[in-house]
Amino acid sequence: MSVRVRFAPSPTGLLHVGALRTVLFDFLFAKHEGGQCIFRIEDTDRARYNAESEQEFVETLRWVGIEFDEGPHIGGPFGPYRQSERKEAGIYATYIEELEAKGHAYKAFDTSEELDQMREFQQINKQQIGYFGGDWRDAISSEIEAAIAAGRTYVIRMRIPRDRKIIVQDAIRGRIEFDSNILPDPVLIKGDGMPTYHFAAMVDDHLMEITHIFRGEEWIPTSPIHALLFELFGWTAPVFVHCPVIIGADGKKLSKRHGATRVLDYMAQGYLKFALKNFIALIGWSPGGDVESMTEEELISSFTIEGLQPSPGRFDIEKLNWLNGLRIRSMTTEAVLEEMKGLYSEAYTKHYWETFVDEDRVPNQPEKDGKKIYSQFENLVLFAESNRVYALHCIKEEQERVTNLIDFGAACEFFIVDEPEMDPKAVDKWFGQPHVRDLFAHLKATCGTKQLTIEEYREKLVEFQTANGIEKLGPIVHPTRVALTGKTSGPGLFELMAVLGPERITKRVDRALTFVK
RNA sequence: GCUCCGGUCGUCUAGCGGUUUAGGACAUCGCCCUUUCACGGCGAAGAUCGCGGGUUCAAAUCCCGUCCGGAGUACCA
Repeated sequence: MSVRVRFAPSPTGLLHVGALRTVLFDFLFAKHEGGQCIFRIEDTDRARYNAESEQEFVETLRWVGIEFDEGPHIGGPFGPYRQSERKEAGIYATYIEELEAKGHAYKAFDTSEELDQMREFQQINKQQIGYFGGDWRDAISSEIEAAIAAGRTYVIRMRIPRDRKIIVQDAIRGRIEFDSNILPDPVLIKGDGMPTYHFAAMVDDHLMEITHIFRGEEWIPTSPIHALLFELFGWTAPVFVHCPVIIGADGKKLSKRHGATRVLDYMAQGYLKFALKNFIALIGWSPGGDVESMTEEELISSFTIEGLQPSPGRFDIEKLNWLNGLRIRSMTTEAVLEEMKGLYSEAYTKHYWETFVDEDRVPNQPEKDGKKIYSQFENLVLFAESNRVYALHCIKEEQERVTNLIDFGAACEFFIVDEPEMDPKAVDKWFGQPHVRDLFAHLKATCGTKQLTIEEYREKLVEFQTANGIEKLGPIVHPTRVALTGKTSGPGLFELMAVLGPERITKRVDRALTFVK
């Protein structure tokens, strides 16, 4: 039988990195096994339902490049793929009836006040907390009929068999054993007629012929309910794969405090989807050897459940940065430009940066200005529209020293702007030397007339150096760099001069002269 | 409280009873490259494998206990 996995989020909010990791595993596993990946919406909770959420999922998954074989947005032979729609179609009703008829489920008419009281009583008396039968598990039919006749609302609970072991086979951890006596009778159908996760997800997984359930480890405690459901229905259970959680750098559950948790935020920050996926896959999974930087194909071909780790993993942004930089450096400059254009075309990028607040700024570093970062990036992309060849040269020079797509904006700014910002410290440090005026004159005369090669630019500067008896090239190179770029760091001087060309060099040297005291 | 899960360098991990003086990667530090910042190369430091017992000729690897961390304990998923 072919492998079928599903990603079944509840549309209550944004798509976070933890959920991305789960889909990624679904996706990689399905691809590796040549199976199908199904997308299903678990919208059985009316109170927490968020209409925009499904769109967020679809959009994020589209960006990240995870495609499904079936789902609400593309259809498929096992539809509908939204549980609310499946409920309307009467799918759950027939199965709950079957369970009731077999005696594995029963109606319970307790009010929420009664349940609260019950828990309070249990707590005070140090009893096992939970619904283990109450008044209804063993109620006689006349009582039930009377309650129905009285119009009382009810839930349908599962009648957990007592005094036995329930075994759950977890693909990562192996056999997990539970005592059925500590399992309260879970609600299967709520008072509003909606199924709970326990019921809907398992019925759907069976109906959709799901073979492996990848989900977070927070589901382990309720997994005996799920395993039991399959048993009581007489269905063969899928393999449960409980993935460890992703935690923040401080060891706590990943939350907004740790910076971005929303996947789209990483896109907006200029991370490449391939690097993100590579990185995310490595949290809780390992191919077994020493390889870390992998292409998508390598990820797919080496993905196995055996490589999954049982312990929680931390989200280490430094490693993501490394992977991202590595990926950027490995791409052709044309491909980098394409990625930047793609990022620019995403509406969320602008929104992210314009509302950006630098919450965890690095000490001794200026606060990050989101609007400025975005406008520098935008300028570059727009500039590239009309000056593609020149822009490509600029990007190529910065490709070695940038970690994010968005960083190209600030890094390349001096290339494309007429009057780059002059770093006052740099000016102070290098423009005070006695030879700078002569140097700038020499620069204009030798480098400002026609396009030279990288080596020729070097020769011109060396020429000045020997003529003036200066020992090292540094005192020549540094002022020139500041004059041309306004900064003390950046690409190789001669390479950068070759990109700028004579006209820009002349203009910039002229302007630099106004800074010389 | 109860139940379940987890525990190898700061971090991600390799390891599946002997080839282990526990390997790799990120981060850190140093050196080299070099006109700067990076990149790249080389190297250093960093884990008595949570702790304590046991099994065994031999344990990070198997068993038991213990501690710590986490999750669940909803008509949420």
